[in-house]
Amino acid sequence: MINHRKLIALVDMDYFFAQCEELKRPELKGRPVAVCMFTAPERGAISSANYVARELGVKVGMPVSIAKQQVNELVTLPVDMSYYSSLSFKIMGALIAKYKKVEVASIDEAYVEINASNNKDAVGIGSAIKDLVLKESGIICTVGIGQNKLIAKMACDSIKPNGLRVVMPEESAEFIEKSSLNAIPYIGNKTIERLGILGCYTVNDAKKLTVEQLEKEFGNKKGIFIYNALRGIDDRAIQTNRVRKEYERFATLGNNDPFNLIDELSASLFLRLSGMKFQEIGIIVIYEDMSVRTKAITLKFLASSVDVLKAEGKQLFREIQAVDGRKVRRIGLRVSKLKQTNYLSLSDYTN
DNA sequence: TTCATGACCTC
DNA sequence: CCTTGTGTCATGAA
Repeated sequence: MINHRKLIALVDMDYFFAQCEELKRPELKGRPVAVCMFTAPERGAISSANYVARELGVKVGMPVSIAKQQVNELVTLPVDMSYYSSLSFKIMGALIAKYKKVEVASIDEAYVEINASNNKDAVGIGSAIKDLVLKESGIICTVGIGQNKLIAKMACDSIKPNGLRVVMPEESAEFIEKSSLNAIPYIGNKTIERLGILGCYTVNDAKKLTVEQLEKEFGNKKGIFIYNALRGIDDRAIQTNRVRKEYERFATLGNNDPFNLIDELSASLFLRLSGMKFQEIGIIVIYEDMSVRTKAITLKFLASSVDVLKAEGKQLFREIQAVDGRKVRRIGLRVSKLKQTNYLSLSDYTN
C-alpha cells in the first residue's frame, strides 16, 4: 500500500445564504427560512432555503408567491450579499491559510488538495476541515473526499447537509455505478433526455456507449468528459488562482424605461469592475416567453469608462430591438475581455 | 477572430 | 401577476 495518496476534498457550505441568515438572527433556527431575490415587494424567486423549508416543499428557484402559498409561515428575507461574502471570505481565507492547494470554486464551495494514506486519515482531515469552517465562521458545511474533483463533488452531494463522506480510489468505480446519471456533474436535464433517446437510463447503460458515440452526440469535449466521468475518471486540476473572465448584471424591466435600466446596470457593473478595463460589451435580452437574444461588440480599444458602457449598451439594445420588437422581460449587461489594472480590492469579494 | 446560442451550475 | 441573477465553457457559423 502506497503512503500519502493525493486526494481532493470538496467543501460545500450547506444552504449557504439561508444559513448565513440563521447565523445573523439565531431566533430563525427551526423555522422555515428562504432568502429571496425580489423584483417587486411580493414578487421574486427563492435563492436559498433552509432544510426546514425544503422539507415543507420549498425549492430553490421557485417563485416566492408559490412558496408562500405552500408554507404560509415561511420567513422570506432579501439577499444580503455583502454579509454572505464576508463570511465566505473568512472561510476561504482560513482554508487557504491552512492548506497548500485550494480552489475557491464559488462563494460557498472550495476544492482542497489533501494527502491521506487511508480512509481513516481522510475522515480525520475531512472532519478537521469541518471544524475549521465552523470555528472560523459558525457555518456548517459538508465535505466530500475522493481521488478527483468529480468523486469529491458527488460524494459531497450524496451526504448533505452537515455530512462527511470519503470515497477511496478503489471504491470509485462502484460508487459511480450505483449513482444515478443526473448525480453526475454536467449531466443535466438535456443530457439525460438525449441519453434516454440512446436507450441509456443508468450509468451502466451509458457505459456501453463508445467514446465516439458520445462525442458525436455531445461534442468533442463533453463527450470525452462524460465517457471518463462514467468510469470515475476526471483529470481537471485544482486551480489555485482563478480569475473572473466576465461580469454581468441583470434586472427585470417591469415598468422601467429600458434605457434608464441600462444606465443603472452600467453603473452597477462599473462599480464591480473597480478599475478593471474591458474590451467587449454584450447585452442579453430576455423576452416574456423566457427566450433569449444576445448581442455583443468588441471595441477597438480597452475601455475603462462608464460612459462607454452606457452608450454601447444602449446601442446594442437598439440594434436588438430593431430585429425583434417583442415585449422584454429582463435585460442583462455584460463586460468581458478584461484586463486587471490594479490589485484585488475588497469589492472582489463582495458580489 | 468575432459573435450568437445553448447547456449547465447553484444559491 | 410564476419562473432571480451570475458565471463558464463549448460549438458552429461567418
